[in-house]
Amino acid sequence: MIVDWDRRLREHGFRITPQRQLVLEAVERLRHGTPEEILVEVQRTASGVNLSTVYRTLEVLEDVGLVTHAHIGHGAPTYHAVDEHMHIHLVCDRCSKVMSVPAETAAEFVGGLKAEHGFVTDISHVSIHGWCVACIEASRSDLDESAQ
Amino acid sequence: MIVDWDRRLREHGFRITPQRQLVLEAVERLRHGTPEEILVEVQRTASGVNLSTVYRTLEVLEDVGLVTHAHIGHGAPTYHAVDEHMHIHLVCDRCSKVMSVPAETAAEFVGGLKAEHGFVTDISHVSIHGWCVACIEASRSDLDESAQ
DNA sequence: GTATATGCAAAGGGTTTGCACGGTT
DNA sequence: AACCGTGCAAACCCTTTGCATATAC
Repeated sequence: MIVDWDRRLREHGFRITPQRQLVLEAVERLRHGTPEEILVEVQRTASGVNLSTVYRTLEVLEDVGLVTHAHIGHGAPTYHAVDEHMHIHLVCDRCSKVMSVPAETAAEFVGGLKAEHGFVTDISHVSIHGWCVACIEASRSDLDESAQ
Repeated sequence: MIVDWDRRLREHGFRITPQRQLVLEAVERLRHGTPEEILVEVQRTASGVNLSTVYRTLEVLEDVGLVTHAHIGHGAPTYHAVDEHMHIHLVCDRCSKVMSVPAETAAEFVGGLKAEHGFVTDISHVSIHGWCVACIEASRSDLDESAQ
């Protein structure tokens, strides 16, 4: 469990509730989870918890900096606990597989955005779309029209 | 209008219809548009066109490489015509403003992903989240806890 | 003429909201 | 005791789908 998770909530004027603890624990256990998946995980120990509570709780936890989310694919967002290593999601638009690479991979890019545009990137929120190695090779037999 | 737009459709086995032409024109006119916004634009000249046709048409146009979309914010995706300069969206998570920067800004980053992970990035599909200059400065008076 | 595209309406995910009740402070 | 948080159900937005009709080829 993240140290001081309860203090962080209290400091921002939020209360400590079983649901908030359960949701945070669930997010940590699943390393990536949609609200729905988090609900299922929470319900393994507390079947009464409601989906809308999960949504509201995730919002609160994000507010106080205990979790973040990223938009992978077109569907529901994925939540993480913040103490995990910062990472970027590479989403394959062909096979939908997701791989994680360390946030530092983007250090120079992020530095450039800051220097040239004053834009401070929230790198863990980013999902990069494209094609993974496997799909690139699989499509070699087909047409030959992908570069960059 | 994109040159050979009709040929590109035909080559992929699609038919040329007024709706497809209208949607493509609308996407070009609005430089960024959600399906809903595109519908409104199309309906300025053809009020009978239906939302589901816009969705289906955008999918076809994307298939043949005439448009792309990116996920800005949490809501509907934004579509572009492909002949515009490739660009990346910087989305401010505080004021929701979106700025575009040339795709080349990410050239090194994208090159690294290719070299290290074999991942071929679709850069125009990417949205980078963070805080814009204005919001960074506006929050200077508040707490001081953002870096990277 | 035949297969594809369209319009319409209904269904489907994912998310938010109003309200009364229950729990934390 | 006061207020915040929760469960429940309904509403909401965005998108997809089934089907009959219309249209491009």
